[in-house]
Amino acid sequence: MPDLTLDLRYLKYAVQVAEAGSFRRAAERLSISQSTVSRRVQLFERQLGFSLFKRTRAGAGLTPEGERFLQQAVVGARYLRNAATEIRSARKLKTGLVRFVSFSEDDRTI
Amino acid sequence: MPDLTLDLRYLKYAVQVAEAGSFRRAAERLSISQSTVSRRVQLFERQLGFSLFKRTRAGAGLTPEGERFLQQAVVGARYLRNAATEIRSARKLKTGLVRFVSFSEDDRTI
DNA sequence: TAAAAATACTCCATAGGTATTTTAT
DNA sequence: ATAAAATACCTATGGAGTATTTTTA
Repeated sequence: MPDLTLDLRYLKYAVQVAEAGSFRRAAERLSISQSTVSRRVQLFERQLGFSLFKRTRAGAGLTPEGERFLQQAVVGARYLRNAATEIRSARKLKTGLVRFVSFSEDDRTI
Repeated sequence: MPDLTLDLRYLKYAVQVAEAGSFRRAAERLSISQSTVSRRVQLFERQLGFSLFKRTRAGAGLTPEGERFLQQAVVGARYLRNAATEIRSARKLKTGLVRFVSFSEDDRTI
């Protein structure tokens, strides 16, 4: 089992590529260079052991595996982020208020 | 809301400190230097906005908030890792085999 | 052949190590 | 007084940018 110390920045880049449908447009959205997105996603794919995107003239589209992976990974990432924000809010509120957090499986917001 | 692009390496270090009960011993387990663990966990805490550990003469123990955070975060991290390994196994098997993955909430294995 | 992705090269940020100082009983 | 954590300092790794080349329909 490879010691996948998965970098969430890469996941974020990949999600943007998926949404934008292109590396170039994802770079714009993220306000970073196209080359960076390209390299980071490549390394990410290499680390994962499978391709997330198929590159075409028009841009980039998710492979079926990429589709499945991102869907699940995003849920994990969000869970992770909620772990932190939940505690931060709890400290600030310092009340017994219960916070309900819900999200659907195919919302890709991290 | 700070753009918490949470580094899973830091989480891994924090988990080791929690289990080892000391920064020094966590460093040993991880085969990295004590100073690195110390700095990374400090930065992690600063990024999170709350302390994970209380430092004592004998080592380090989780704060109540640290305890809650790690428990949840680890679940998210594992979910994330499963997303990848699941697809890798699926490719290798290339059969209709269903893989059941289960884990309890307080197992801290990442 | 034209828009997109990939690479070469460079620079800079930050992760990590060793040595030392500070802290907490 | 002493074992542990924190810091100062330096080095190494790898993330990011610009310019250019390579791909793909």
